[in-house]
Formats: sequence, C-alpha cells, structure tokens
Amino acid sequence: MKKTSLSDIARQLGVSKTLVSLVLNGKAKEHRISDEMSNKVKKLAKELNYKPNQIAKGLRTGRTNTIGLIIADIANPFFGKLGREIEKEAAAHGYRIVFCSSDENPDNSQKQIEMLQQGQVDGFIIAPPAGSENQILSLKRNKIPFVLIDRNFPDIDTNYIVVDNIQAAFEATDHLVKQGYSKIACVTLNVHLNNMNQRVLGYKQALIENNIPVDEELIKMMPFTHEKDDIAEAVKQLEPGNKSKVEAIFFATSKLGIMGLETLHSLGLHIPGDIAVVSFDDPDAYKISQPPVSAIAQPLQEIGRESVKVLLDMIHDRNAETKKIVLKAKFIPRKSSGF
Amino acid sequence: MKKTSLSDIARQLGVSKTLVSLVLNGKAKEHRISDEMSNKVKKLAKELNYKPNQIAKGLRTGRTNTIGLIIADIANPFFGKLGREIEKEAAAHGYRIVFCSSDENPDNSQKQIEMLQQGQVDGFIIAPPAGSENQILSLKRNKIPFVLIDRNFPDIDTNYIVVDNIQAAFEATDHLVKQGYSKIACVTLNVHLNNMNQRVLGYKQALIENNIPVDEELIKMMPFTHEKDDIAEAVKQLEPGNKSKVEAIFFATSKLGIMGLETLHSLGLHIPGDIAVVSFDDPDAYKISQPPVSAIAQPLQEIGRESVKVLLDMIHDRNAETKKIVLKAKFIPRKSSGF
DNA sequence: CTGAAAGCGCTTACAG
DNA sequence: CTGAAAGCGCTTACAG
Repeated sequence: MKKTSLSDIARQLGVSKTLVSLVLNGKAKEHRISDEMSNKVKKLAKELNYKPNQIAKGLRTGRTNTIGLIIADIANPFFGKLGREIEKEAAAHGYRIVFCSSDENPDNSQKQIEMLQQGQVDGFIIAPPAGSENQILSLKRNKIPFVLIDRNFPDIDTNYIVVDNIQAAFEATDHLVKQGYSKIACVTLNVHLNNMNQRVLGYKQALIENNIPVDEELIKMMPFTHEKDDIAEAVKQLEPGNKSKVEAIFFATSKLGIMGLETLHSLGLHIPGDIAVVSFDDPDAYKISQPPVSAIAQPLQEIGRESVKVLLDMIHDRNAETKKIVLKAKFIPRKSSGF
Repeated sequence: MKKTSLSDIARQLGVSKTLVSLVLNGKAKEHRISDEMSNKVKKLAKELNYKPNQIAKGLRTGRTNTIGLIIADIANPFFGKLGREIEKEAAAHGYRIVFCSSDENPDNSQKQIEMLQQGQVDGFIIAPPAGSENQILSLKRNKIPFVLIDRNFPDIDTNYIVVDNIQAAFEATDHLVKQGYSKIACVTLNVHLNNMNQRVLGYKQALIENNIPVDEELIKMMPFTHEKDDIAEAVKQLEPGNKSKVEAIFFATSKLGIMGLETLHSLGLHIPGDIAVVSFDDPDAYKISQPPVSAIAQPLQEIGRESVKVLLDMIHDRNAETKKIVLKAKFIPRKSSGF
C-alpha cells in the first residue's frame, strides 16, 4: 500500500498540486480558493488518509519540527524527568525530540551536534559538557537556534535556563548549620561547570556567613568519570562516624548522593545520628530512603517549559534577544538532616 | 555562512554532482573513478567542511537513519535506562532516536506513530500500551519495520524482546515462601498487558506450587492512572503490620513499589520485621533504601541491544522472519525480604 | 572514466 | 480563482 501524495489527490480531482497544497495548509482563504473546491480537496485527503511527507516538506521549507536534546545521560532520573517535561512542551507546539546522551564528554556532544546539524533539527536544547565552549560559539556564529540548560558559560552570551545554584546550596548548608552541625563536608565533581562551582560557592558562603571556617579537607572533588568505588573511597576519607572529623555531608549531585548513601549504609552508620546528609536534586530514591533525604528539588517542569519556549522564539526569530532565566530551586528538609 | 552543498564542490572542481556524490559515498572504485579525482573531491569536501544534508538524502533514499522509540514514560527510570541502552546501540549503527512517551495511553501512541510515520523514521521500537493492537496490526500491514519491547501481543505475530515475567515473578514469590512467609500479597496494575498478567501468574504459580492457597483478597489491582493516594489506600487495605492478614508484599512494578514503600514507611512499619517486600524492576532507589529492596532486575542492556539489532535486520530486509526473544530477568534478594 | 537528467514530495513565487 | 514551473539537495539509472 503506497502512501498517498499530493499529486495523487491532485490527479484524482483534476486540479494542480498547488491548489491541494494551499488548501491543506489552510491558505485557501488567503488565495481565494472556492469553498466548494476546498471542501472537495479536504474530503478526498481524509478519505485517502493523506499525511504530508515531512521529509519533503522539510527539504523545501528548511523546517523539521524537531528539536535536538543533548544532555549528559537520559538514564539519569534528573535528565529523564527533564526530558519528559521538554517532550511535553515540545509536543504541545508540534515538535518532536531527538535525544543524545553526551556522558559529559565534549567529544561526544561535538559529534552529536554535528550529526543533528545536517538539516535534521530546527534547534537545540543543550546541557553543555565542560570544554564544549567552542561548539556553543560555533552554533552562535552560525545562527543556529539553541538554549542551554542546567549550566551555562558565563563568558558566552546565550539563551539559558538554570537554577540559582548558589542560593540553593547556601540554603541547604545553612539548614545543616541551623540543625546544629558545624563540621560539614562537601562532595562534588572536579569539573569546570559553572553550576558545580556555584554549588560549592553557596556551600562556602553559608559556612562563612555562620562564622564557620572553610576546611578544604572537607571538600572532596570527584573526578567526573567517578565510579562507585571512588565515591566510597572519598566518603571513607572523611571518616564519617567520627564526629570530631565530620558531622554532615552535602552531596552536590544526586548521583554522588546515591552512591554516597550506599557507602554510609554499608559502613553501618545511622543517619542522621552518626552523620547527617543533604543533597542537590531530589530523585525518587530520596523519598523512600529511610530516613528520607533532605534535598534540593529543581523546578523541572518550569525548566522544561521555558527552554522549549525560548528555543521556539529563537527559531521563529533568529535575531531575538537572548534570554537568561534563573529559576529558584526548592530545599526540602527531611529526616536525614535531623529535621 | 551558507552550508556547502554537493553542487558547490562540483562547481569548484568543474565536475558533475554525480561524481562528487559517488566519491563521497565510497562508490568511486565501483564506478572506476580515478584515484586522483577521488582524492581531489575528498580533500575539497573536507576543506569546505561539507556535511550532506540528511533531509535531502532522506527524501531521495527513503531512509532517515532515525528510529522512533515509543515508551510509557522516559522519566520512569526503567524506560530511561532502557532508552539509554537503545540510544547506545543505535548510535553504534549510525542511527538516532526520537522518543515519545505514551503514558500507556493508546490514543497517544496512535498519534505518535502517525506523526513519526510521515517519512521521519525508518522503524519503531515500541512498548505498546494496552488497547494498541490495531496500531500494531496496521504497522504490520504496511510493512513498517518495528519491534515490541517489554510486552507483546500474543495473538499478533511480531518481533519482540521481553523477559520471562512468569519465571521472574515465580522466583521472587518462591523466595518469599522459602524465607518463611505465607501470607503474601500482590500489588499490580489493572491493565490488559501480557507482561502484567504474567507477573500475577508467576506469583500465583509459586503459591500453588508451595501448597499455599491463592487469596484474591491479597491481590490488589490498581487502576493504571494510579495516584500515590490510590496505592496508599490499597496498601493500607492489606493491613500491613497485622501478620495474621499479610506478611509480605510483591509489587509488580517499581513505580508501585516505590509508592508502596513510602506508605509502609509512613505507617512506621519495620521492613522486613513487620512486613517483607519484593518488587519487579530494580531502580537505584532500591539499592539505597534502608533496608535495600529485593528486586527483579531486567537485562536492560541486552533488551536495548537486541531490539535495535532486530529492528535493523527488519529495516534491511522487510521480509525477514519475525524474531521473538525472551530473556531472563535476575532476582536479587536483599534485606527487605529478610535475606 | 564521467555527466546530463530525472525524480524523491513538497512549497511558493509568478503569471494569467 | 487556478496552474505550470522552479527548486530544496541529494542519488541513481542511463548513456556515452
């Protein structure tokens, strides 16, 4: 069963493809095509179950109604949930999503962007890995619509949707202090991403503001290709359980937090009795954890929505002003910090 | 900066587009084009950073190198992880993935399939929602390559990659019996999907085999648009904590399990002391849960790989035999069942 | 060894 | 009110 095309309809009706195309694209009125003819065309199109070939349309119009989504890893619940929100908003505007996981590797994102740039997407939503500045600059230079999410490059003027990482990390750390902890460690990633830097900054600011000296020994920077064993090692180095060394840990990502909690549990430590815990991001795991984990929940729906909206604005007007949106993340105290 | 096209290269070299296309597609030898000419073309293509327009190529060849992935919800870690595996395998073969979340709603999958069928994908990997039999039949009728994952329709001869749900549910339930529990409840979805039916079947078979009568009161079928409150209600009806009523619960999906655990925790129950728990699927949450949750881990990597391979076979030969692959899921006993 | 031409299925100036 | 024609950027028989 061959698919019906414009010409099939045109032939059967004895009219031109032009007319059929015009009618089916809702431009009948505009071109003063008779209602009678209009209806005949629409009726037959429905009968033949006509669906325009989007590839042909795309070649002609230069539009594909597809957005390229480049994130670190779709299997990471943070990006999975964000992907879902983006999909939802995109679908509402008639757009589809092709996704690529970069694994935070700029070589990967480079290839992925190149691949999708060959006329397959109208624009990109990107969580750019460290070291991908050139790729972003190149997109900008070529006037390809895109918006950054989760992190941005402060030196490059682009659209972005991020959260206030400093404020969120500050709030979580300050909460620990208010709960009575002062030996507070920070486990983060050793990677040049501004969101990560900001999380550490917020952590430090909260300590300073509370007159607690920052102890670099308590800040563990994990190589970013970290394995479970690395985290375990780093966590153990902090000597959790020994309260003269450390009383609480702030995990800068949920992946770190989940692995860290596994380690703490395996050491037989009681949370928060032996060691208190707070974490950036709020995966399901933290809700059913015993005790539930105090966490910083990002406004995923808003990030998803805004990123699509900003991108579409850019697609419709490539010279639109860049939009820089900073949303607030919400700290949710739970039992893991003695709340 | 306009993108360079085939004709740009042809013009600059004073040759035909044919020649350039042939060379760039590695068909130079075959057409006995001189090495000298071949190299000139390749060199210039590289210099001009030529990237073939995939849309044009797609229109001409009818191939897009894109796979449509339709699952219930990319935000569900099970599908997120599976999506990642599929992406990986697809990328290895030069394919990209456009994904759609159906929310287990056949109206959604219908629209999504229709949308992507307009020449945008070469084939589909689908976790078909209940009630989508017609859509699958229609794909089959139109000889569109596709493979089902996670569940299949026994009455329709199609490619599929699933796990042995009966065996896995049997094993998990049997484990509970061996651990000394006999009042074992099952919380599942009230939905006509063969994988769900099989999970309940495996649960029942294990009871019967162990001479434990099946008590329908202990089987809770959740409407599939379940909310957290519904699960909480269902779990409470089982009267967990009252061991004369129920001693253990088998959750048929991780979404049910996670919500169920939240309820059990909120009731202040001790696991497994007051109530033991096992669950289908093995999200991160189960590993850091205290106690860790006994779970059935599906071989996601294998499902992802095989589904892509089978689909590509079908794309390359539309009359290929259908492949029906049943993989084994692995039961991992942990502390939640007293292990 | 190489090229001219047709065509994939659309849209859109242009002309009448 | 409607149509013939060009063209988006490729690939591929066909011809020489």
